[in-house]
Amino acid sequence: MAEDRTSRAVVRDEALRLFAERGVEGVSVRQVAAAAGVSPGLVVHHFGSKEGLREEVDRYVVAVFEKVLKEAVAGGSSGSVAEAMAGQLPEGSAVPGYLSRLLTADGEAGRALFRGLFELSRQALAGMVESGMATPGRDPLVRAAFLLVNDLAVVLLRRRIQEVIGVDPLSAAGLERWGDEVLAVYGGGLREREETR
Amino acid sequence: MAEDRTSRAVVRDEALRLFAERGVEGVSVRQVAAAAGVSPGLVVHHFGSKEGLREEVDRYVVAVFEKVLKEAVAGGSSGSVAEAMAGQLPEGSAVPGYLSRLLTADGEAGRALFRGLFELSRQALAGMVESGMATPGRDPLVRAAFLLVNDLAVVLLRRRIQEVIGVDPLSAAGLERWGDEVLAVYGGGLREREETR
DNA sequence: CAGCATGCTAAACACTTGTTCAATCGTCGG
DNA sequence: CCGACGATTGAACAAGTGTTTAGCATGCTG
Repeated sequence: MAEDRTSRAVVRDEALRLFAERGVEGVSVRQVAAAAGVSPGLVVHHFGSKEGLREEVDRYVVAVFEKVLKEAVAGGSSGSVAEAMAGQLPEGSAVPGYLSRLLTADGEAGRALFRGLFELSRQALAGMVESGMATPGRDPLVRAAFLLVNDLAVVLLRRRIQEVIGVDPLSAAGLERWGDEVLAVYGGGLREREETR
Repeated sequence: MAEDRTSRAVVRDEALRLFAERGVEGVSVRQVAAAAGVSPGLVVHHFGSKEGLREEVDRYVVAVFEKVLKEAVAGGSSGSVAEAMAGQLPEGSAVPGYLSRLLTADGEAGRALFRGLFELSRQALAGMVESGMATPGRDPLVRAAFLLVNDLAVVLLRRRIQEVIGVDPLSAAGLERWGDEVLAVYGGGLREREETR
């Protein structure tokens, strides 16, 4: 069967997968080339350097993620980043893993991404305040940040969470269990006795 | 002034600092040796290999962290990991950064650490339930995991949070602002109108 | 057809990597 | 004093790194 993607795209996708798995420093240009079935020289020919490849993957992942976010909002889901990723991305996608690295390592791409997400979080909180679903809190900036990082924590610690509760929190089943609990706590705090189903 | 730590400890501490900063793969044995003011050969002499050094740093960081946790509990703070670290560790310590890598990368040390923290979180939740401060929720495992990862998110995304709210959430000032908001949400949910100071 | 850009490879480059080894230094027990 | 032993170094090693270069097809354009 014929390869329909350009080999440039194949290299980019394999780099994305490997970088997400072992980190950029942990993967050599030769390993990316081998995974993509091309020569090391071609990688440099297309992207200028390993750093150039990393930047392209950064841009690509951010673009995919923003598209995913936009479509999730349009599709009328809740404002959860985790839910958007789980719903829109194919199973086994390397995008969540790559985003984790982007957000925790330093670098301009991750910084800008987080800043944008924070703005979205602020707007989401403002919207909830307007519709009476929430209070701005004593410190609205911190409240918006709190909501954002709690959401992102599920992505960053996905594997660890799966190890202890037994289900991938970014799967459909996991997201439902997780979302129920989040809704309960955000709705009425830890003390509230929830109605029995 | 005389160097009182053994050079083995100096190497370990510099490795800890550099590994936390740039990742294990991003730091060479020679760089660790240079930072510690010794020869590359000595690093191997003491730790067997770079991998041996990493394992030693893993063990050391976990030991420091568990001591910090224990003392924070004894000191009667809340059950927050973030608060314990901020209170007990010297300013500028590389331990939080190293722990972030330990928890997000895979590896046995991080897995075991998270598992242990999860057990503590379950016990803490159980204690709160017993004293009437919380409900087990419909899904107590998920609730315990939710509380844990929200706590850890502050450590993992520390720098990013600082960038958007302007204060290090692991500093004294930052912890107070953050803790207030957490307490409010956990206490009564997002909707509750908090008393005006 | 000639010519030229494009996608691609194989080989080689200089350099860095983790690790080994023989040789020194310093200190301490007999 | 002296032998031994741990700490330490400098030099060397093979292997792997990112990158460069020359060349080879292939296909499009004049």
